[in-house]
Amino acid sequence: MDASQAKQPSLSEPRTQSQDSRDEILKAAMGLFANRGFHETSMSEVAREARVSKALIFWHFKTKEELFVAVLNRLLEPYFIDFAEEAAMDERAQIEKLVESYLSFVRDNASSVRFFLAQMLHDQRLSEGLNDQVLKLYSGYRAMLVELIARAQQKGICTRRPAPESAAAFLLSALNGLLIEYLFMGANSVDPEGAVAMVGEWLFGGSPAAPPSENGGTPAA
Amino acid sequence: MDASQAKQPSLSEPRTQSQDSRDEILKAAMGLFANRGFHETSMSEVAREARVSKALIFWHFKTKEELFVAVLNRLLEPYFIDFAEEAAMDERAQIEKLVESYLSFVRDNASSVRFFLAQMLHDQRLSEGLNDQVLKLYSGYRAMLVELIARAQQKGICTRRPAPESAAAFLLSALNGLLIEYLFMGANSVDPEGAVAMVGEWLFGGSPAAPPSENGGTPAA
DNA sequence: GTTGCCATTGACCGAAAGGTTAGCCGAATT
DNA sequence: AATTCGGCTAACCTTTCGGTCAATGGCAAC
Repeated sequence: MDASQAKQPSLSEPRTQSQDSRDEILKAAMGLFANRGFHETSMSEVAREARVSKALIFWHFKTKEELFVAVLNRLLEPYFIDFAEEAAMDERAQIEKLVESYLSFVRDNASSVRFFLAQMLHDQRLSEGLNDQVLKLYSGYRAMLVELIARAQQKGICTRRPAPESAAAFLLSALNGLLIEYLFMGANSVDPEGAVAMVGEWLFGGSPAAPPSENGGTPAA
Repeated sequence: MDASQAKQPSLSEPRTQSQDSRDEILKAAMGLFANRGFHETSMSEVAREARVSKALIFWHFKTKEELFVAVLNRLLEPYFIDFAEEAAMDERAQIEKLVESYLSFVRDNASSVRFFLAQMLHDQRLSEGLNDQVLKLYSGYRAMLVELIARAQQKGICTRRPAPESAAAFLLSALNGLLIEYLFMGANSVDPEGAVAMVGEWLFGGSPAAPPSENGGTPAA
């Protein structure tokens, strides 16, 4: 009944018939909602797509909205970025890896990222839970960045003076900007490697080349 | 009839009764579409809001879609950033001014920016024209940035090595990131001055503080 | 076998959607 | 005075919407 608490068949539960149809419905609704939106998707369509009677949907989910948030939650499940915080790497490499993760994540989940973004922009009421969860993800990511940058600054690896919080915020903004650019312009316009390099160069000195300070800096004048 | 070609009363045209009602309808539709979206706004609502019969709307606009694109175009009209390219300023100041313009533009037009973004993300078909126009604006802005950065690099003011195009692209991404951060977190989380400072420091040396490179361009050491 | 519950359905409902139609009104043209 | 025509409306039409309900098949417990 409770949408936010979809029971997962933890251990060899016999997986009732009902769960099957529920899944079928969720799957169908997911597809339809994701690329047509909430208001443009009718329950009859969902029913047809799931090869189930419309009444059954209302047996599983009290209202259309309830179905929708169930779909949101299910879509959100795989949403986390695994920060393989390999201790072997220095802070710079870790930060670059983090940036890379973000970008490849966006690339891999482009369509649902797009959907979520549109949904959050459009219908704040319907997607409160979504908002919260995305925010949580987001601030987790930000926290990691802040800490990494702080460590880098302490170690003296990092040339940038601003507070780690500010640097992280700006960096995140840049990433989000790349995200929307990607959503609108497609893959060809955004190259992750370039972005990573740019970030590296920004936070630390010139990327593969000379150290940041006095002489090394500017090659071609 | 043609929505993209709304006749403006260029010179003291007597402003017929019909134009008045058309305007009233557009105004009402603008408000409703903007903060409820296309599919969640009904023609009856528009009619009520404009204090006009529903049939009249269909007399002015063949379909709901036509009304919508007319609204889009009208909303888009005031959309341009005036780049007061004051020759007196050096490139750094100009760039910073450009960044500032962008941010204050977003701040001033937050709600319709949000609407446009949601619309473009959600319903690409309905907003093709919108897409084009925004893209035009966008690439104009980018071009200005590219040129300014190029000039700054030639003059040696600018420490950054990457191609002006890359730098501008990254900078624009950062701005877009700030935009979406602003849309989601509200005004308190984004401070334009900080962003401008960060940009300045990124492209040129540390702004009021220690310069990273030699000694040339940057003032206070 | 019957009872009772779970899962499922087709038929149905009122409301509201986008859109149409026939006709009214008032001012200009003849 | 009669005609025309742009602006406008009430009433209507069709379709589809989210949602309900009475009824049913299957299946485990008794």
